[in-house]
Amino acid sequence: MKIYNTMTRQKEEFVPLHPGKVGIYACGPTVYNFFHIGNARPFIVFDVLRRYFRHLGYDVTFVQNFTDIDDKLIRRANEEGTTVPEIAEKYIKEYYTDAEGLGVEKADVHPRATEHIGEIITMIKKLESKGYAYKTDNGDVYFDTQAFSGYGKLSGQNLEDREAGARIEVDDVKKNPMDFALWKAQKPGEPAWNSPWGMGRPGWHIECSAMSTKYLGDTFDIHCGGVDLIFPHHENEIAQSECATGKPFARYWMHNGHINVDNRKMSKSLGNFLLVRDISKEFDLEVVRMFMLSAHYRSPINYSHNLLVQAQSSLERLYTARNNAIFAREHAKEKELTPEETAFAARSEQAIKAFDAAMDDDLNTADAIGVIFDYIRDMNTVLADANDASRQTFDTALSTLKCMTDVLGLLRKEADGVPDEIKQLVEQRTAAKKNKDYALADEIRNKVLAMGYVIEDTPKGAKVKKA
RNA sequence: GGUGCCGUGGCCAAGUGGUAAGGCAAAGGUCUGCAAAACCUUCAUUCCCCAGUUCAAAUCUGGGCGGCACCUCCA
Repeated sequence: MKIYNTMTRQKEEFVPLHPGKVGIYACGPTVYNFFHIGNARPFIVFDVLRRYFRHLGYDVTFVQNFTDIDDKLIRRANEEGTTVPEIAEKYIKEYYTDAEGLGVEKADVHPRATEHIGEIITMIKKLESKGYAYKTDNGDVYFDTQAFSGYGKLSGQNLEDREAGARIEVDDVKKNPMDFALWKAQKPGEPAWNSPWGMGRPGWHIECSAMSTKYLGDTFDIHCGGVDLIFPHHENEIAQSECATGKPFARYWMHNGHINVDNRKMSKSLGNFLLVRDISKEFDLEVVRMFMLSAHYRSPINYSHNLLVQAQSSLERLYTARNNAIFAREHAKEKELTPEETAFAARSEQAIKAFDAAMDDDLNTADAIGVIFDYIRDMNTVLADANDASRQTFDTALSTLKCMTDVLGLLRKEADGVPDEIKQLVEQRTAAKKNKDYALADEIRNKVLAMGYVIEDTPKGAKVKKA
């Protein structure tokens, strides 16, 4: 599989550090609020990455942190008149709710910063003893960017150009404007932990270095996150980790593009922050997943209500195809395959190959979805033409479809069972139709519709599904 | 000022040298008691513009126009 590596700015063949295994670290949310549509993209995209590696037979270890101590949490706790741990607990719970709706699986490990203060302190001490960190008079500890010659290798920006930009605040406690905090001295009223430098809390970047190396090793396979994290967050992680361990850090860096809303960047000033929780009031969140995966993960995409409606229609086409195949399968019998069916089985294998080829190309989900649509057209045609196709053929169709949609995390919802009450009404309608009492038949159909179910006639009898 | 990305039909989007996938929307048709779904047909002689390289360019090079992102602990 080929992965676009931000470090080298090109697609590279993925070669795991340990054969058959892959370790992935994804920067997770700062849990001070419900997450927004922009946060959702990396969760979905890298969930697909994980699923695809599994599909390829890898043993995957997926780690995604929760940043549960930082300025935003402190501010939020003050606003709500509660504590930082309570805010964190609340929004971690809400994270799981929305992630579940989006079809994002739980990580193998969801480490929290506050549960790794010991590891963080150990790493900072190591940096200090090696001369990469210095303490200031007020009790802050900073990373000395001048001491690390590799600083800037991920973002491709050198220190001189950056300074010329003059957009960096002057902070005279630091030796260099680029230096960043590893440890922040406690301010009145803030949560703090004891450390060799006094009471305080970790800087933002150090937690990811400490937790990723703890769970995945000093050197691991893939580190991912949003493009905005390239600088400074990931650049800083590299500096901290490589200086502390003396070994290379992540081998591949993957970054997803941003989401604009109605062609504008989401920002607090524009007030166009879209929470996933709010979208879920109107759309099934699987629609959001479909929407995200219909474009390549590195491209910036635009969000609009209309695009979600389009994604919803696309998703429905997939569900309908699957439901029709399930219905047909129930009415099919085991028997010898016709030459047409054998050919279809061969095309099914080809479809998975084409799907994999698309995914192999740096997770080209848009192309992969195209393969799925091509396949369901084929499937639907077989369904329509071969009205006596064997049960095995429908099994082939359904398992092929499932194989592909599972990788994307789509079509997760199983068809619901139909209540007996509805089934009886459907039978009554069938009887009415047989007597050519169409008025009664339509009346029953409307009644069933009002109860939330749709009746569709097929050559094999009436089919019922939830509206 | 530095770094990087993008511009493909009404909407979305794949395609990075070999003659424009797919989805949504729209129109017509087949099937159906009617419907729904499905299927068939139509829907970019053309990929922002100009010049160049090449037998061949949406794809490479140069220039222009337009949009966007990061350089601010924002995914």
